[in-house]
Amino acid sequence: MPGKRASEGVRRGQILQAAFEVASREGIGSLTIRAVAAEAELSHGSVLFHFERKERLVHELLEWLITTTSVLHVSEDIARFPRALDRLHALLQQEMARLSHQPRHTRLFLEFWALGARHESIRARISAELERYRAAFLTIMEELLRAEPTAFPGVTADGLAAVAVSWIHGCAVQAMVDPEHFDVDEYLAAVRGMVGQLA
Amino acid sequence: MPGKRASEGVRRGQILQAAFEVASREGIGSLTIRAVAAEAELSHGSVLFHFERKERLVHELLEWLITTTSVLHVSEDIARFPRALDRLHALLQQEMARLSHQPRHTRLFLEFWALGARHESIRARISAELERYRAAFLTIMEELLRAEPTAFPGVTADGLAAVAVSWIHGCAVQAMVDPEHFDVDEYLAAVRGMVGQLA
DNA sequence: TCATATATTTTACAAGTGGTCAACAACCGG
DNA sequence: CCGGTTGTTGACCACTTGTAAAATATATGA
Repeated sequence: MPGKRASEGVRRGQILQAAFEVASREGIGSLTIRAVAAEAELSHGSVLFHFERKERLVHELLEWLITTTSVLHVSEDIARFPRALDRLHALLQQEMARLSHQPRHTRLFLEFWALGARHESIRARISAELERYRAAFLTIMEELLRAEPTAFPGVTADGLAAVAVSWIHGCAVQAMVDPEHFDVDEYLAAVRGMVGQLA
Repeated sequence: MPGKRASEGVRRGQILQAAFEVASREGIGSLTIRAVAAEAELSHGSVLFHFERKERLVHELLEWLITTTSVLHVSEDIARFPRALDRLHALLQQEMARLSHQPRHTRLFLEFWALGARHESIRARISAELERYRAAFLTIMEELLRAEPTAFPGVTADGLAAVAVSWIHGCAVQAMVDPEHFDVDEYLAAVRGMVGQLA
């Protein structure tokens, strides 16, 4: 016997939320139409009614994940810093904190990225997002080089941006591998001493 | 009609190699008994004869991956450097180069790590391996702090080791996301300038 | 040579998959 | 009140999966 109806938009939201719940709890590999339906307390037929094919559901889940995960937003507090170096510092700190506070989102994003190795469309979407991320850092790095031209001999803004992104990636992995010992401030202090000394 | 026989050890090696081929090409999620059997040109019954359950095959593949991927070996060339700082530098360079030259192994290792989120035994094995990795860096970092006590104010060897490991993780991800623009030397130069300046 | 152990293939099966479809219930404009 | 649109369900299908068992081939040694 059919249950109560719900409007198109609402139902889709519920289903996507359920899909996120299942995928982050049991992995993308265990993301099945029926598991999502059970999580949303619907029949699997209903899920397929709103997302015609499973592929569609997976893609919309990725889209949901990208928009839900608030990435690299330069807040007013950060923009107020007069020195570009301080803005970069604050931004790195913010992103590290975000990743370590949204471990499920980050982990799922990494799983999507692994999936992208075999699915062209997913790879393209993730590449675009990472590029967007890199571009945001690039702007700051260009300001940085303009403000202090002598501080970074022989280093391009592109190179700096790439390092910043990979730096965030490393922190993301580390924060999930060993969340108890992940401390943002100690992290920055350690790397400051370490790499600043490399000959 | 049954094919030619092979001795226990040889067959197991062939099957593990085939399993790696399948898993790195199509992902752990697509690693099925039958796919491995097809890759090894055997019947799926034969695969199950040598590895009783699929779980067993997956675990042995992880073990194979860990031993095959030559991780963090301090070669004689590196050990010859008199300064600990130079040894660290050479080691970082070596590990970055290794990761970017064994992308399939690294990618598969990351997939196993994601799988570890839901499988206790896999998580334990990977944690142990990462701990071993960290411990190897820790030794070098302790030497470093002993050799140059004033260079790293308020930073512990543990903190430095954690950063080194996460640094390698970041490079691993970056090398796979954007392999064309991944240059080890430029990378070190950029981070040297960037983080050395952070206030 | 021939019985026995070992390796391999084949077949069988239950559970679960994505997807289709017909029946049915709720809503809404008339 | 009616009729059509929109959700919802459950039965069903073809297929894949892991696993077990039977059937068959190969090696080995007495």
